Amino acid sequence: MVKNDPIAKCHKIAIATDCVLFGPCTDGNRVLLIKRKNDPFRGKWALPGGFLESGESLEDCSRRELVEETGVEGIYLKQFRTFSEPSRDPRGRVITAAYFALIRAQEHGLRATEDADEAKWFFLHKLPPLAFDHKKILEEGIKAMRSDLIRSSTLFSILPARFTLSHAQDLFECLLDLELDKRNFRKKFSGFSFVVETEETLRGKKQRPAKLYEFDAEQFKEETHSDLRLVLI
Amino acid sequence: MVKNDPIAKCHKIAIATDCVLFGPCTDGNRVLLIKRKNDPFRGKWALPGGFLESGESLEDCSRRELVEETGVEGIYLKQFRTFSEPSRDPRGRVITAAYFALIRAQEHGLRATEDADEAKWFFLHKLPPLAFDHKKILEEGIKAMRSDLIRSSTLFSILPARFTLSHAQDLFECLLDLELDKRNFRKKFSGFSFVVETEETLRGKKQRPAKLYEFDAEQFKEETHSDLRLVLI
DNA sequence: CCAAAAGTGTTTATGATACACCCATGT
DNA sequence: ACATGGGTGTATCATAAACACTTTTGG
Repeated sequence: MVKNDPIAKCHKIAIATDCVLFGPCTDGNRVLLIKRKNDPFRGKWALPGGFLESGESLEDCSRRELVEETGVEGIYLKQFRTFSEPSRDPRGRVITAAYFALIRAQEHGLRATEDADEAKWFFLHKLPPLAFDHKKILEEGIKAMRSDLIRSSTLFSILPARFTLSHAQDLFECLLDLELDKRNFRKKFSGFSFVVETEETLRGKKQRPAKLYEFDAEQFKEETHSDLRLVLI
Repeated sequence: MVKNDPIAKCHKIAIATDCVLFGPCTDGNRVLLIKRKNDPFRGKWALPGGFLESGESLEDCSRRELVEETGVEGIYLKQFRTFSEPSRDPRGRVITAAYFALIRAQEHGLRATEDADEAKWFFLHKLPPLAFDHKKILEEGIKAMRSDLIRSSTLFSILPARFTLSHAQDLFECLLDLELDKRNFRKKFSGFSFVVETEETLRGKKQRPAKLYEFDAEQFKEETHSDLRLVLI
């Protein structure tokens, strides 16, 4: 146990997580960035993230950092890649596990905290220059999120428990940055066995009330054991 | 730079890589496992892998370990997830970045080395019990490999530079563990703009010679910028 | 001439796309 | 009555799936 102990001889490497946090909204999709308070890259925009603490998993870390830096919690969070270029951080060796996360549009309330001077939402096509290799991480995060979205039940995790077909379509279009035909979307989406109509309706201001639907997770599992096929488009 | 230096205060964490190495062959797909020489789990089968050395990236590490433990090099290698449960290694905190790799069937020659008593190919449906959390890693590796295979040009990276349609189909079927109709496969596959017929043929022992095809990587890039759709099935 | 793998086309079914109007409500 | 978003069906086109025999070579 003493000889050949990898922990004892481990190098000085810091482990971090970074998170690409998406805030889809009716006027477009946004990502959350924070302005760095400390060197290196002081004053530059960066992805929220931070260092792993002893005894916590990467996912715990990612979730914790997000809360600390933005006040956001309880959302869909998924690891997509670990970045390890030896030169990616000027302070020394830092390996970062990258996550993407999705939050509901209404929860955009943010707080600035100890770790971040400022946290701000940026439209995906109006991004500022980023610190470290965060541009690359962000780009890969977008791809990972979209790829996940169309093949899994991610969409339902950020829809409310009961949603209208328009909710679903708006969110889907926003995250993928595309437009879909209303009739075709509704036909296909409501046709899924795991999208179930309820008796309830949602009454808008001055418009026809919309039927509310629910997601049936059990049904989804049964239908998608193959996992080789696209689910939503 | 001194205050708040994450490298200085980094915890004792070892970073490793593990690799799910696939060796597809006409009689079925296999994965490479090594028998552990040291504790913990001495004598148990495990994925090839090892600890990150100073100054190397995770990919370098994964590639190096594979050569050291199996003698195999120069193959398709892709990171798919990092495992970080605090209790996953009884020696202490070890975070591992998992890769999958694919090699050409003819290169199955292996060597046993310093690090591994024995390296052996196992059919995917006849796996022994594995050390650590390697069962989970392997399962996720299979999924990641298959998901990658049908959406990217991975297949071409393990086909020879010139291949017959039957080569391609056999390999594809083996990796995905399914059977496809010959005519439909050939129609679709040879119809891709990035699969180009050559003048050359391959002469078998006592059979009709087969046309050889090549992969056109440039063409592939042009055709698949959307990257939302399945490519091969 | 036999064995072995290469090669080939058509029909059917299914899913994708394109497209425009009426409906129910609140003000 | 009107403004707002909710809701619906059909025709066309493209792709997927099913299916069996002939061809070319080496031995």
